[in-house]
Amino acid sequence: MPDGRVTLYNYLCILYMESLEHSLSQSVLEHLSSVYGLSDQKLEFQATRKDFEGDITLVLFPLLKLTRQNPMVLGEKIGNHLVEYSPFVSHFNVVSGFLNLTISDAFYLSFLEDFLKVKDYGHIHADQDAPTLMVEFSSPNTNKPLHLGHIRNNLLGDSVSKILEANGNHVIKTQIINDRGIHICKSMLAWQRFGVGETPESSGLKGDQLVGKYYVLFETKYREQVAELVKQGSSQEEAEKKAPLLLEAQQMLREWENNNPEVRKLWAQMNQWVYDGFEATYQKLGIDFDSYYYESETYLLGKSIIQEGLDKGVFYTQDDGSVWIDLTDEGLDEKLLLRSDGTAVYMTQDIGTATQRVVDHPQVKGMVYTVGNEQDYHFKVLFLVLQKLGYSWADSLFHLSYGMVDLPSGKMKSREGTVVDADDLIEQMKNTAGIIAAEHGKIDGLDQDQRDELYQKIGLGALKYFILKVDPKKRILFDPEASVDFNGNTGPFIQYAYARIQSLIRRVEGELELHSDLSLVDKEKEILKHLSTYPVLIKTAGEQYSPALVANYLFDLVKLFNSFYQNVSVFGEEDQKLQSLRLLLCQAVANNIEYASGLLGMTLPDSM
RNA sequence: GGACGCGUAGCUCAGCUGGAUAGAGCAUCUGCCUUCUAAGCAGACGGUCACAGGUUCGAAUCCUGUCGCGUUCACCA
Repeated sequence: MPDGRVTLYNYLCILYMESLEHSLSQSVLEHLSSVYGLSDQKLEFQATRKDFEGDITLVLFPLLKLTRQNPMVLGEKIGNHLVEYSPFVSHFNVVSGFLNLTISDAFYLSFLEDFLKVKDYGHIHADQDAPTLMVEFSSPNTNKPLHLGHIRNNLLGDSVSKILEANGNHVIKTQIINDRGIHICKSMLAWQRFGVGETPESSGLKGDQLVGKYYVLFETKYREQVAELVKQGSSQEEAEKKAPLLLEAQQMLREWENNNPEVRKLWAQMNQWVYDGFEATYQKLGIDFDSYYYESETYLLGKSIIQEGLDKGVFYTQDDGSVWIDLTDEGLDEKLLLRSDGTAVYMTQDIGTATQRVVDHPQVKGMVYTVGNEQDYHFKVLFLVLQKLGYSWADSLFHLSYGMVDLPSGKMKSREGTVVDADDLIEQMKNTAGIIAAEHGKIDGLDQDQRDELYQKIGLGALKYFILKVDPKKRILFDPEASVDFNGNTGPFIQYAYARIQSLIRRVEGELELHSDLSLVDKEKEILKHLSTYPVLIKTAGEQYSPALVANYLFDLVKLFNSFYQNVSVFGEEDQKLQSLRLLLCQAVANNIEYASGLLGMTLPDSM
């Protein structure tokens, strides 16, 4: 069956597949089998190119050898058969090896009727027996605020969660918070040393920003100490190792591990500040989580699983007592799972966390990890290990790997201060939205609160769309100076189209009725064809974990709509039937923009 | 060096389970606000799909090799 084709150019194969009760395919196959004795032949349908007449095209080339016919004859035969037996094929033509079929207007109209009737058309509602998936994303460190890289991570994870839900899964959104380790101690130490008494309340800073400030301060002071030591004759390397501040931070980490109550208390306090700060950022992004895992609670997990693996003979022990897995058969290396002193490594912890999650949520059938592509290798190993341990859910693990977000100046480096802060960026997008709206004079009659709300929607819409429209695995070049465009292939472009439709619909009085005897113009057909591909879009986006597909679909839809809208007067039409049709079409487009935008986490203003 | 990913218009990106003349947005240029919101529409300009082979009726798409960019190969996380 044709499947997975979601571009504008391939919508029709889906149209026929999803909606025609006796599909063209079947009809063609009947013909082929009765005349040529072929069965189970795979048929290749595609959307008809604009330059040719027709809606959907059957590619004849693959059938030529099998039927020993020339394309012209075969095309004529199949075409005639379809016109005779399929109620939706009105006529056809054959050009070289392509059979172009024209679908009747009645089919499109009945599709429109269906589309309007169903809420979230194309989405599958998860029933009780539906599978449950966990999606992990965000997963920040607790020593500094979220930055642009986290934004990509969060938006991807959130959107993929929504796409998986639309595919009929239950989704549990979760994260693993890196709340322990030397980096946390650095912030704690700097605060203790240089800022005791300062709190988010007293400083007016968000908690994460406050803690981040001390992390940076630590680095600054530490650099100073290193420089001083070098001046006194130490080598750079030596100095970096024995700078007093670093030694103190390491000491603090040991005390943390030994459960020193004071250190633990400070740690809990500062982490809480950070969590409050993160929460505010998530809220602004419109993102939330269903569960949280903390490294401080999971980093000891996994050791018992290692023993289990040893018993099963999946792992092996070296002379020094360290535990390994041999993945050379899979084309990878040997990988350490437990240190010789018996302590856990990163991998051990991830194995533990994964199994713990299934213990906590026994219904989980699979997991998605939203983590940057620098960890591709790590996850390849992790998944193999879990599979070799024989867990039933281990075959449904997916690493949602994404490329870095680069700045024009290169990589983001926190030490060099070239990080784009998430809160700043959101604020900046909002301001830009305000400036542009003011330029267009579209803020008259709105009070301050309404303006803020509108700018928030537009600014965030621009940001989300900008990030999500790019294939996750590709790197993104982000220029904060040029900011994000609001014209063309952007979030505001989508939002604007939606707002215009809402404005149209506000003028409608009474019920609209769809008449089945109307004939459609090309633009209307184009739009309906596009809408008809939505169910397969959802399916494919789910299979590929790709919000980018949804974004591109949306953009194509809005372009089609604008072209229609600009060239047809909805209310200027005398004919009531035609007017109703056009308004209903607008309504359908608006509905679909809502569904698809929802999958990207983009909210839509009713006017802008 | 091994592994993985990427390379399509000046820029940012679609298209990739092989199909007709490779598509958008931005930028540049030409038109369109006296009927529904011009954050819009219509059009022009712009290509050796990194390069070279191979597979076949047909390759941006699949295979092999080369080049360029990136990531990764710790008893770090």
